[in-house]
Amino acid sequence: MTLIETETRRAQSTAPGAPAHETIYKVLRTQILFGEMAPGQHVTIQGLVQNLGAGMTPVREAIRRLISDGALQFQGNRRVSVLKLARSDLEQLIFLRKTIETDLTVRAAQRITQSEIVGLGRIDDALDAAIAVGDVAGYLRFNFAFHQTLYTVADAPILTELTDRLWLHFGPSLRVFCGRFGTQNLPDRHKELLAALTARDPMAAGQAMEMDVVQGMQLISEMLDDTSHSL
Amino acid sequence: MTLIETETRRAQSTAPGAPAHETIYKVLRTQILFGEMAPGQHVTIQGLVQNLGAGMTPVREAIRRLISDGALQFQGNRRVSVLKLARSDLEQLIFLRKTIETDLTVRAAQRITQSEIVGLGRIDDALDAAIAVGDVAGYLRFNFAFHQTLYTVADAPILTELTDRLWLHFGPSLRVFCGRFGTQNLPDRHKELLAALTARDPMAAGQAMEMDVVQGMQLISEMLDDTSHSL
DNA sequence: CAGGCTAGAATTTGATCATATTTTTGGGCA
DNA sequence: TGCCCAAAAATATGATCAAATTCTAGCCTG
Repeated sequence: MTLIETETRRAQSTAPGAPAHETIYKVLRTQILFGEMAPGQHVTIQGLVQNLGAGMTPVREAIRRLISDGALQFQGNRRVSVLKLARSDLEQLIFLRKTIETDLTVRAAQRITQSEIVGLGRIDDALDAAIAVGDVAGYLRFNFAFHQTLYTVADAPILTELTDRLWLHFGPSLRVFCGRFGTQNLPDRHKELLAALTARDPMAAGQAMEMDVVQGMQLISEMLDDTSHSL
Repeated sequence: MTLIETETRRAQSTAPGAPAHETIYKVLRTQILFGEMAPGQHVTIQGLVQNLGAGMTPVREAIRRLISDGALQFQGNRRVSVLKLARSDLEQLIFLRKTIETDLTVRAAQRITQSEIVGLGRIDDALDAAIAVGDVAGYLRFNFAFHQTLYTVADAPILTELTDRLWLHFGPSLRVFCGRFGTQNLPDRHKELLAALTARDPMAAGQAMEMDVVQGMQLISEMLDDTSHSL
């Protein structure tokens, strides 16, 4: 069993009969999203071909998609690396996340069902547990799952996919933050959000999400200011 | 001289030494953006290989990027076609364009120079001329150039690239609209916008752009409602 | 004489293509 | 109508060529 098959199982929901380029894309995407690759780290086609035990063409296709997603950046001279956020990039990302995720939350709040709220609560419990024991990987995954699950309810695929793309941008940097400062100091407004959802108050839900997003991004922003040379 | 080389010259600014996959990407992107391919039209790898006189690998890479951009859509069974907008998609696109392009306009208005305003005016004159004679291709190109040029001034690359992606979504449908109803009925708020820029009034500029965007998208929206089966 | 800089060779990596394999489609036939 | 076969198209591989980086050795300068 090659590594690509092993990883496949881990990356959620990769159909067994899916084409290799799709599988490779999902594997890499998951790795980047959850910070398993460092910002600025070089990504070589040949390296992936060897690590994944795959051919060149599918690897190339996956890399092109990830560049288009903003997860990888093309370095000009044929070289590709994991996105390294700049200060000015983050400003724009904050604006986008604030606008879009707030809107998605309002939409979701208008149509979410009781059982879906319960499901969100369960994810949030797992999130709290991960924070409590300092499980960085768990934190990243459950936090993503929380947002992702809520946005799916909004039934706005273009906005949801765009959000996924935005998360790919800061995934690696967020991972660095957690590795450096732990998971304790991470603010989240999930409890307020859940309360607003239960109360069927879309505006309050939107506001809670806006706070959640802005505060989270603020932390990365401060880290970038501190160590703009090393990150 | 193969077709790919001929087209290359037409697609703006494709470096001569650029890799084939990059060139192919830009050619296809330009064709889609300006509606030279119909919504829903099938795109086959083999067909492009023959038309462009290129190899399969670079064509595949270009197609993957365009799918990721939302310009092409993957039909499930290995089949790819030009994006066919749905009613619900358009709603989300309007929201995104309104939000992002308004913001870009405000940013641009704060830093635009006099000579840049003059340049925009010249593009708008060419646009008016194209509308006057019913030159659809000219209209599409100059309208894009007008927005693109303004947004470049905003110095917000992530937002600008996102805007490009959004335009790719509705390019083919806008072209269908123009072919059906001509260029006469297309509203634009460019005159108000230029006046606001000259007056150094970012808020007024933003409002003019918001009107421009919403009114333009509204037309496509109405067309979709009328003929949702045929488009 | 030492240190740094540059030219060039070797190695690594990327780009492209030709080809083999698998899947889907669409028509013909029962 | 449903099934089967052929053609077409997509997927995937490995080979080949080209470009870029790195390493090394030699040279120049201080």
